[in-house]
Amino acid sequence: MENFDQKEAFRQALTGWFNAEKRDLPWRQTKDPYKIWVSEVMLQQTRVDTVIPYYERFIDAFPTIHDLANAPEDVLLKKWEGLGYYSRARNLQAGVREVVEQYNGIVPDNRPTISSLKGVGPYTAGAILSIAYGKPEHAVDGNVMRVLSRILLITEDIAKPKTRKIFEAAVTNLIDHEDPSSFNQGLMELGALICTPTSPKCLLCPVRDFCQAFHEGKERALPVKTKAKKTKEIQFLSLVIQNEQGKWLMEKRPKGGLLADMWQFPLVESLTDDVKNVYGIEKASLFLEFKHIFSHLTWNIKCMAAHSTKADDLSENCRWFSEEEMEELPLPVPMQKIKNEVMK
DNA sequence: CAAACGTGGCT
DNA sequence: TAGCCAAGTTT
Repeated sequence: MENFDQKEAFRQALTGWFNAEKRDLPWRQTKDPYKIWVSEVMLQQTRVDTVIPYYERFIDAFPTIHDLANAPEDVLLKKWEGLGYYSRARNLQAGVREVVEQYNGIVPDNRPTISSLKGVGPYTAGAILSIAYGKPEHAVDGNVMRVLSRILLITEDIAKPKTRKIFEAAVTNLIDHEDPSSFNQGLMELGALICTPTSPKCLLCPVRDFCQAFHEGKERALPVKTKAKKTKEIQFLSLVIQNEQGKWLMEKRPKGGLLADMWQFPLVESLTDDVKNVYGIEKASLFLEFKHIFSHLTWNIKCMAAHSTKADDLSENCRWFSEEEMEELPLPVPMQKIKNEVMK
């Protein structure tokens, strides 16, 4: 794919296929940069099928950039509940507020400015610029690296951060200036539907004639990617504590780190006398035991139910919630599991 | 740069 | 089952 004619034929094959075969996804019915932005953030490390219902509920709740800018954080997080990577939601709102305050509500249309927004990295910047504004900017995600590693026989380890630059340069070289949106999305759609990780459907591929890996029978050996290491396991005891008014005790997690600043049923290492004193409980009974696997660690959770004689808040990061208030509280999935068991 | 950061589906 | 994977960003 050195000469102009080859590149042009590749672009035509890719964008032609994309426009004929693309899936009908909710965020493909708009060019509103705000809505494209929301979809791109939700799609980070998250499957299309998972995102669809979240996207629709989110846009219903916050139809414009101003609606999201004005939303209370707990309302925002309730819409994000269960999607994971909750800093994405907070960063998105921070970025949106910056656009409203600094740019009159207009999402920037150039890479340096849009990249300065919270939560907008090199991929998301390129995606918004190309899809919403039609700019010929690279948008390199995992799909693009897999697809291009095969087409161009690039054997660099895609797990290494610096490797992304190689693919960005490749896209910049190849991109269709007539339709950058279809080109970038076509690369990703191809990765999602045809050029899949384990069993690529090369016989259905619209660009197999351009694919060096297919030509050499090496498509299954690419991309090169070093293995992730195993997750560590941690044991916790979760305390489900109800007071005499029937309210539940919830605790705010630390500002940084895992599930930052999210509410949880108080989490301790074990049921010591000290713990009993702090929470005003005497006896507690085991009612649930489960495992929750995060990307880099595993929680083994034992859940014990207890009653407390205390009615006032027990500390700065603890509060009692009525059953109705519990419904409004955004909870991470392991805490939802406990809540569902308790409330049923 | 390596590691942290959620969750669910697939093999 | 255990591991890998999915439209990445931040620190």
